[in-house]
Amino acid sequence: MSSSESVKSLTELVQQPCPAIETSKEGKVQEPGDPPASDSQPTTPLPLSGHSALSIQELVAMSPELDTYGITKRVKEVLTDNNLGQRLFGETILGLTQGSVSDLLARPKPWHKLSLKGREPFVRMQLWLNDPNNVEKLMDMKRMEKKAYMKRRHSSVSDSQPCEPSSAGIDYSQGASPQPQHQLKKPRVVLAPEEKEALKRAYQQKPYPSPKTIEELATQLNLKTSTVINWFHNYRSRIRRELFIEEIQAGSQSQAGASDSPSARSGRAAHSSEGDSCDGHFPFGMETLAETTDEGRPRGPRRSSPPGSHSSGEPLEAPPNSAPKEDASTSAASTAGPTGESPYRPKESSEKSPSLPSTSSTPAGPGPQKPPSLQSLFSFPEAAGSKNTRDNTLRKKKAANLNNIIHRLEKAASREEPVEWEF
DNA sequence: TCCAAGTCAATAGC
DNA sequence: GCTATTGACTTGGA
Repeated sequence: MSSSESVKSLTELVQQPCPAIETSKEGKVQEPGDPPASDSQPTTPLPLSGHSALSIQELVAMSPELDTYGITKRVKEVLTDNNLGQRLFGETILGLTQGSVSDLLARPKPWHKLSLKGREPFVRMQLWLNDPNNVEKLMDMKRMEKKAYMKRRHSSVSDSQPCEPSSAGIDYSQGASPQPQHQLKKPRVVLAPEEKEALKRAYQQKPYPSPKTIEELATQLNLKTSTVINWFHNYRSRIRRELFIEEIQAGSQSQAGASDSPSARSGRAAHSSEGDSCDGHFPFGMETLAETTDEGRPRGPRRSSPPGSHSSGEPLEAPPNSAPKEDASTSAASTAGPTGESPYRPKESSEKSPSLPSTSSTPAGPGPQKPPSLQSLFSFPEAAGSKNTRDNTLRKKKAANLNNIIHRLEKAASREEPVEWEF
């Protein structure tokens, strides 16, 4: 439902059947001969060519709530079905690098948690999906790219600059941009497993270590402090995303029974609620987790945490089953005690997203009626994927807390008043 | 100044 | 050759 509506409205906004590639003058799609002028700046791609960067931004701003999970799912399907790579898709359609695309597709953040900038790729994806011809075009580009590549390889001097759109990804490696070479690139730091372990352990104890702690860690591990700082930033942010996914999946699982396929597939009705609902609410789950730094400095809601939030309330306890993937084990071990400190801060909560889950064409509808999916979203089914009892207990607690929050949110939403997030 | 979000880009792994 | 991972960087808000 909402999906199609979103699509529709977006399309209408754009007023072009295929804004994505089609109109692109600057687009690389065009003539094979055209130097893909635009590639130099990946960030300003092109898809919506007819529109300036501003336009896309406006589009994003006006865009209805989109089901990011569903969109990425469909994009993944289309890409795999047509054997299209992330690089090509990313560089030509989204203006992002392969790594970013991979990340985006694998761990889409809920709409409500995205900033305008973060929503942009999803709007682009949605627009791209709107027109099936776009796939064909991308495939054409792929062919052309391949051709150009062969040409370069086999012809002594390639007469023309290959038009490949992704030239960005290729050209520079070809020495197209000679000068950057001169400055030695910093070798990439690769943390050893033990170092990571140590950092994770430190994280378990203090997700927000003080400068002093960071210093100590850096010394002990023989790393630069900036590396340690970066590591904490990255880890926090990645764990957060990991949780989004987990919640979304938990939601779709518990929902699976009801709807044919939890996935996004065509219908967004179902999942849109997954993603959406989750989005809107999830963040609030962390609200009670106030933190303190080493110094005891309140890590409080720095941003938009609800003013009156009772940060003191007993914390949600468990550090969100922290640790993405492999960490599970690690954290499991150390988790036992970690206590209190969670990487999450209330901040997330209201996060300039007054746009509650309610907003827009949310599937279940903003309104009064509670979308069942909402409730079930956090109701971690007993058996479902439960790894162990403790995990379950933890989940149950979280679910209870989240559901409680959701309940309040829904109540607030149904009042249709500007909501004051007070939790 | 600190942090989150978003991204790049090197690299590991298939 | 492609995707996933991840350290580093940029931007912007508070």
